[in-house]
Amino acid sequence: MRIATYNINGINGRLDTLLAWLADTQPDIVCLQELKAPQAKFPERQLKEAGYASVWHGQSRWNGVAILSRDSEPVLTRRGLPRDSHPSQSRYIEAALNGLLVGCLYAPNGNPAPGPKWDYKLRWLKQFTAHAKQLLALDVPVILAGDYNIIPAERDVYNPDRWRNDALFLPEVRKAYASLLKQGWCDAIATIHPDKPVYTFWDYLRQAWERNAGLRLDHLLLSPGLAARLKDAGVNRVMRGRPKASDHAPAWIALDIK
DNA sequence: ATGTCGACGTGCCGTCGA
Repeated sequence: MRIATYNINGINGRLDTLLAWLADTQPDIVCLQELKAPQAKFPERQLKEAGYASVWHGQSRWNGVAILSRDSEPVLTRRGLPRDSHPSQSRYIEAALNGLLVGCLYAPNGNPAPGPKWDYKLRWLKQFTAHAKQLLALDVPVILAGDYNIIPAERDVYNPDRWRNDALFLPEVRKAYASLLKQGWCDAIATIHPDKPVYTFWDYLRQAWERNAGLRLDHLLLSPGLAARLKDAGVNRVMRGRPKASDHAPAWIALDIK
């Protein structure tokens, strides 16, 4: 079984790109972020014709998350985090499918720091971490995939000093990520690629893609039972090089599950 | 500070968030 996460940065503006990627790679489960589409403008029909059933949490202009499934209908278990301080921001959706519980997240960017957006990011990560702990306590296979807007470590950024004071890399968010892993989650990409940098994002600015000035922001965290079934992981870098690409590339894992 | 995207409504450019 293959599971991917992709910050699409506008699902309607990039629908052809998304459909071509789905046809090429045929993931079983897909988590999408930054739909930038209101609930009613999600392309449910086109995805269905491509073989994918969807649940989604839309929002006009910003944010928005979705879970797609190739072989089954996802059963929605949650939209939004418990005790969400900004419930109008669509940043979390969760569904049961194929015997898994899948959480798809789009964490706040948090810039500029300090400021209200930074405060919101820390609050959101705290709520997310509390929810993650509850999911682990269920003792079922869980995957938490999405755009965490966190650079976990120095090796996950082309030039750490350039990002030292950025909300993606400040010590508080790295600590939040470390505390998540400490609960028992497995960072799939870091586990399969412990040494080399594996970027998932290249800024549109300053020719970041051409310089390979990348960041690792998109993560797939596995509960312990699933981690034991992790076979492979990677990033579809080619997607970032295409015309009109999202600034993120899809990240994927392969699990030894039928 | 830089300067590039997509989406939307203040509509076919200006503004916002990233």
